[in-house]
Amino acid sequence: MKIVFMGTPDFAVPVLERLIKEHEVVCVYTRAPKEAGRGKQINKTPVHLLAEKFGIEVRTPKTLKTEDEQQRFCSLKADISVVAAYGLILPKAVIEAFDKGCINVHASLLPRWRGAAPIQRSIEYGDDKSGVTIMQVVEALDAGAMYKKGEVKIDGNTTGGVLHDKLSVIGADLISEVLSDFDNIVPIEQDQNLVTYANKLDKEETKINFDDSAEVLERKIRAFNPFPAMFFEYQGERFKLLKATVEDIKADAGKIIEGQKALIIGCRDKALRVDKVQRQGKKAMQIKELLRGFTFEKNIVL
RNA sequence: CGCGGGGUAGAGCAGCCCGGUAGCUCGUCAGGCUCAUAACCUGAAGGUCGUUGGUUCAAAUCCUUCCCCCGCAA
Repeated sequence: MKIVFMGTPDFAVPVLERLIKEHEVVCVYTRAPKEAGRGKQINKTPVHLLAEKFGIEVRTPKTLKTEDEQQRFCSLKADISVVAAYGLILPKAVIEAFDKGCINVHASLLPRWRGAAPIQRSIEYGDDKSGVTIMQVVEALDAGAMYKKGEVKIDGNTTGGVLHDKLSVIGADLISEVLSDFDNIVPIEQDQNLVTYANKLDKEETKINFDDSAEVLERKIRAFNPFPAMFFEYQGERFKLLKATVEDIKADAGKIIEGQKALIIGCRDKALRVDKVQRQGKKAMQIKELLRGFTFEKNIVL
């Protein structure tokens, strides 16, 4: 099939790779390169780099709302457009530009977790499974009828990063399966009663509040590992918390119960034993490594 | 030129401001103690202090070149 692909981050890369291998990708839309990172370098998106590598035309319009852009899009005359974490709202003219419409790869088991950060939210809220849904793009956010889903279990070791990578691969498999049998799959409408929304990640929520319960904090730490990562401050220095375990110990919220042989901090109910941290300016490391040369003062309240 | 931290023994850190024998914790190795142990005791090995050049009687420490890692912000 002739496909127009629209995507931006790493998540979309395996999907695009698969499409390139199995179909004819005539054009790739992605977010425009922008200043980012140290030194504010101009960086192209992961999808942009992949497309260039294969010599595919890349377009990076700031918006698709203008008639000009919509004209350009339609004139590609593809069979279908595939969207994976593109980051721009698609107007009706774009959605309906091609015969087979527009389909999306979404990193959740819809209708649960429509929206921007489904991967992290599913872990944060203690879901026991996550997955990928291939569905039609409609004007309402992530609300289209569903072609196919793939599930994956979430357990105590599932971090946001791990789940992201798994779902990304599953997404590539699913899109491949759906496209190869496209005309025979009948999409199913989403059950409105089961809809939830995954709010965008906000840096504000990554500052650890030890008044929360230890279980909730552990899940957030796991969900936000490696990005954007939960953190606390100790003596003016920032420590990202990448892995922690709930300990059945009662102590004042935020109080350092042990800071030499291990790092254990009280929460609202139980306590958290820190397993992996990243001190600002340093690489991530097991807490034991850090504690060989660094000590947290006992009884200080964070 | 967005702001900032760091590169010292296998690991994690201190020392750097206020130049003058390279240090701590852990690990490793050897030996000892113990019914036993991630415990304890004794001893040992292990470092061109990221790289270049300079200042100095003397540089991990001050100035300089470059390389690498990371935090913030975006």
